[in-house]
Amino acid sequence: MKCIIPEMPELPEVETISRSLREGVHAAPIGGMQVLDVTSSWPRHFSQPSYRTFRKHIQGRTILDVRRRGKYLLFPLDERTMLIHLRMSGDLTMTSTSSPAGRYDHTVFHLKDGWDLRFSDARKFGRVHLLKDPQKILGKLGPEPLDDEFTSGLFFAMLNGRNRQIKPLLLDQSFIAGIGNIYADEALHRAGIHPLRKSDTLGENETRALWASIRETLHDGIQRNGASIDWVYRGGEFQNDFKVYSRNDEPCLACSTPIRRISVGQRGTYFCPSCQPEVPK
DNA sequence: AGCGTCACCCGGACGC
DNA sequence: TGCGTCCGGGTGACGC
Repeated sequence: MKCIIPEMPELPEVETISRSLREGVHAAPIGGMQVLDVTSSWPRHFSQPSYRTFRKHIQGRTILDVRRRGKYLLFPLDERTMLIHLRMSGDLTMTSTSSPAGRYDHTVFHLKDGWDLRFSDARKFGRVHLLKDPQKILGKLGPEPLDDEFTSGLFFAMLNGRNRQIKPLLLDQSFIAGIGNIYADEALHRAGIHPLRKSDTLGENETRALWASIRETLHDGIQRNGASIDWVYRGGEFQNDFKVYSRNDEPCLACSTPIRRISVGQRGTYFCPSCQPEVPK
């Protein structure tokens, strides 16, 4: 593979990180861990409150659990909730204090019993929050695409209530939570829908196809990551399964038509002009 | 109000 | 080698 895909944590990657921290795959499970302190070489990781205040509040608190909502990791504490968004390049790992610091371990939570929760973030776009009411942030998110409540019928109503290009709409976290650029392109390809189609022009069959493809694509992502959880480089084998993403000019795996790259809503967008016609057949 | 566009933050990768 | 450009998630500004 000539092209190295940078890690871009979307729902499946965040889910994988959440599970591995909860289960303690190569380390102690995070539930019940006490935070002794936090140190950071990049205070701008702390969005609300500031690093100083955050540090004061976090010392001595206990992390009760870890969950995911959209692309956010939630850490309920014995008071307040910590939220972490990994943005472009973030990763969180439970690591023994004695193991050497990684190049991008900008923020480190020092836990009891010789454990660190390390926030590695090459591009420094990640953000940490601490709130009494996490709904202040999470309340803005759209539905979870893998939840039972997210039905094809609901999706149809959601799409019909809007008149937007389908691709940017899928990326809108207040519309639906957790989908990023890669999974949006893959889901649209799998459903045979052009990225510029207007949301309220999708028929019931197309909506059901897109609904199913979103869920399948996200499920597959979680499965693949689950399979590669033991890898040193998490997200490892992932790019091998892309059908369109980053495959400009390469033949579509379904029909051999060259994959095209266009810009949609300022985002690189890959699609098959034949499988995803602008005007539905 | 809803929609589309753009700039911003960063640094790795890549092209010239 | 070294410089310029691209890329992307989320947010906020702006114009229609």
